Amino acid sequence: MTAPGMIFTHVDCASCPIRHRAVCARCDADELAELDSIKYYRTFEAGQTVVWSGDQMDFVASVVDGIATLSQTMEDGRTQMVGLLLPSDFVGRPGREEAAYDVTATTKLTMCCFRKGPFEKLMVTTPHIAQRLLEMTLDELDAAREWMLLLGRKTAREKIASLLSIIARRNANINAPGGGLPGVTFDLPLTREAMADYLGLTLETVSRQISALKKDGVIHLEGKRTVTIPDFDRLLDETGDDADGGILA
Amino acid sequence: MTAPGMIFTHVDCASCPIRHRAVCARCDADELAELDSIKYYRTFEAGQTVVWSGDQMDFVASVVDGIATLSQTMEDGRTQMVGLLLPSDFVGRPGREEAAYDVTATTKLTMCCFRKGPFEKLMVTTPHIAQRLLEMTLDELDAAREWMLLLGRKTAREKIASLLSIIARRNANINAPGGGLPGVTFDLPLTREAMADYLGLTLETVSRQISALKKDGVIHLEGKRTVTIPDFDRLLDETGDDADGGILA
DNA sequence: ACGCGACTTTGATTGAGGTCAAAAAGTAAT
DNA sequence: ATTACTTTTTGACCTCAATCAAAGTCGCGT
Repeated sequence: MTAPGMIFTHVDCASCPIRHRAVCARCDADELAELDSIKYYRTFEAGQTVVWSGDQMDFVASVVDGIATLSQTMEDGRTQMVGLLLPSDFVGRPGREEAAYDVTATTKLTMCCFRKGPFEKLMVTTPHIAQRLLEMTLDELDAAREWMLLLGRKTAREKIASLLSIIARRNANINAPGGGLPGVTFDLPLTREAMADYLGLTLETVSRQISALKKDGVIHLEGKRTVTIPDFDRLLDETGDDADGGILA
Repeated sequence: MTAPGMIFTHVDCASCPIRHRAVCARCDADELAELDSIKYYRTFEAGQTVVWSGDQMDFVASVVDGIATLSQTMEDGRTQMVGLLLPSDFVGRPGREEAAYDVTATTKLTMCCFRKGPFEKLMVTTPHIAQRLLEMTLDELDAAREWMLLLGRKTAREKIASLLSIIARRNANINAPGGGLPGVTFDLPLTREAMADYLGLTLETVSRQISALKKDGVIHLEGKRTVTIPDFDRLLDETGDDADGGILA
């Protein structure tokens, strides 16, 4: 996952967008050293909570390895996932003291953290960090709005198909033609319940719709978590999106 | 709506966040002149479309007066509103050629536009514009995520109550106690259909839920568009949010 | 291998909100 | 005022997904 065109060869934080995209792209050794000095790694086990909504959060971070979720919970326990953090995604809001969402590791998770105070100072003195962060935030906003369309207007089947196609796009290994099943295979990094929380459904409905897609031959399952998509276009037809697959592509 | 602490007295674009929040806060006359030179105003009638998703969009802009909506449409016509632009809100994405959403004026609308090329150049040379834009984008992201919770998990009644409380907070005139009905009165700037598109409902359901809230005394209606909220806390109880009213407050 | 807990599937039933249809109220032009 | 059009309300019915319930699978530690 090394960024093309990267010049520093001693970079050890392979998925960190601050270094790769914002810093390394400009190749300023001083900045790199500054970032290094405020950087530290944290790891979490699957199921562990990184921060609770409302907690003090004295760092910003980017995901190096593993998957985390952002979610909001209502008083009565209804919860909605509002973001999925994959490697290279950024979390935390410069200028805000308290976490706005629950952040939970769904797999073993490694994050590259930056202490917030120093990071904010660095943002002021290093303009292209803010510019890179703006780009990333705009991408997230687009993704959130795409998700609003899904939550507000798609059927359960379309929601599942959309989620599968997004995970596939971000995670998939395309099988060499002729070796095993043709198509795209990947592991679902989420439980049925987490998928339900993401899609605004119940876990039973998720399970039913996955079964239905399997019965209809749109997907194949090995075990509960390993999915093969024999014909990606067929899956895309089920998403309700237009041909190009939407903003998240 | 003049920002407190603003120093320039000759500012004529009263609701423009780029000038008020990003530029005026730093008080740099040169920047102000530069922004002025790439700035122009456009007005639209209620119902007019500002841009269609996919169109070339050679400007960024902020809303000076009136209300606009951002929406996404599926092939088969299902549409979901993904943002509501009130005065001082920013629209347009630096670094992107094509509009990602349909932008529609729902009332008479005045926008303060900046040509995109020059604006982007200005962003590079004027760091705090990017920083201010980052702040605004992060706010929008929070709002979008709050809306994801609404779309995914709230009941129709809670959705209506949430929308009313948001519009009330942004638009309301608090009546002097003793004069007329106590409470908060405002005009709905949206048709039932637009509300439905925002809330992921049908217009019939919107109408029914508004009628129900009226019957239950949570709101009063004069005509179809003028709403009075006799007891704001009562309305908040109906939103499903916790007491402080959530992120959008 | 066994048992336990977590996760998943499937079935039966219910209900909130969608759909279709028609009437009522509001708005604007002649 | 009358007409024509748009917006809103209300009614009857239906459907999709939620809910309640039970059984089946998987993974893991002893």
